[in-house]
Amino acid sequence: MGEERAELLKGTLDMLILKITVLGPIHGYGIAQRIQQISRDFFQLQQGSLYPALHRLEDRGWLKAEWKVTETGREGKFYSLTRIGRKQLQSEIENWERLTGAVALILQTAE
Amino acid sequence: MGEERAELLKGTLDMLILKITVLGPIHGYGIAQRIQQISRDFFQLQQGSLYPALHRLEDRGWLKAEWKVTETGREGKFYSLTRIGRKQLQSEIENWERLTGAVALILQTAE
DNA sequence: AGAGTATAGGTAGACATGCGAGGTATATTA
DNA sequence: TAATATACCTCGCATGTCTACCTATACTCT
Repeated sequence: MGEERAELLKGTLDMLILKITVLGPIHGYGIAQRIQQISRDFFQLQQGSLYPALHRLEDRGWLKAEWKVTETGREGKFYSLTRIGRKQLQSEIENWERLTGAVALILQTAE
Repeated sequence: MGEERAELLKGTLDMLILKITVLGPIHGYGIAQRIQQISRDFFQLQQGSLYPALHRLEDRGWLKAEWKVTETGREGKFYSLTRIGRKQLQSEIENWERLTGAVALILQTAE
């Protein structure tokens, strides 16, 4: 049994997904794989987190979806970043950086 | 209207509170002030977040509470870190660092 | 032919947590 | 005496992730 649990911080998933789609249209399953690979298996994105998140991002107009055939010959829903999705991503990254900076200030206080 | 919103990431509040209590016993209201000061006003901790979190941390045995009189002459509930609270804090900090590291890997991917 | 695995999509319900809005009370200051 | 800061609290909501479950297709192995 793995004693490691890779729960992600609530609020970061959208940013990660949007960031992955910057690289070009990609289907949901592929997004999960990419996130896992790039994070060196730290994040193991569950499908119950992934798909609701994708629908949420699509509803908000940050991603648009299109059915295509994958390299493996199956149907896949390919997501690509919209213009406002790109702005949203930039905004989320800025917020993330300010936020981790503020957390760092607190964690750096000497004992 | 302020366009700045200082919502914190869900999951970080416990860590921040525990970290503040490392410096010595402190009451809830003071914790909120410290967090705000140290983060240079970035975090403005709401009381509806603060007090439930303190009760949660006490229930889990990470903090213990004691009523005392504050410097201003009022009754205050002073929280101090327990032994397992200190271990919990270390564990949360490690997790935070691994997590932000993994996020950084994804954000660093070139466009 | 059949079983198992990887790929690809999805939903429903539980759960945790932070927030907004409201409340109480005391001490200090104007 | 009114306002403000200090100090505590609770309730209900919104959000978001997870677990568990479901469907279907393509490929590989037996």
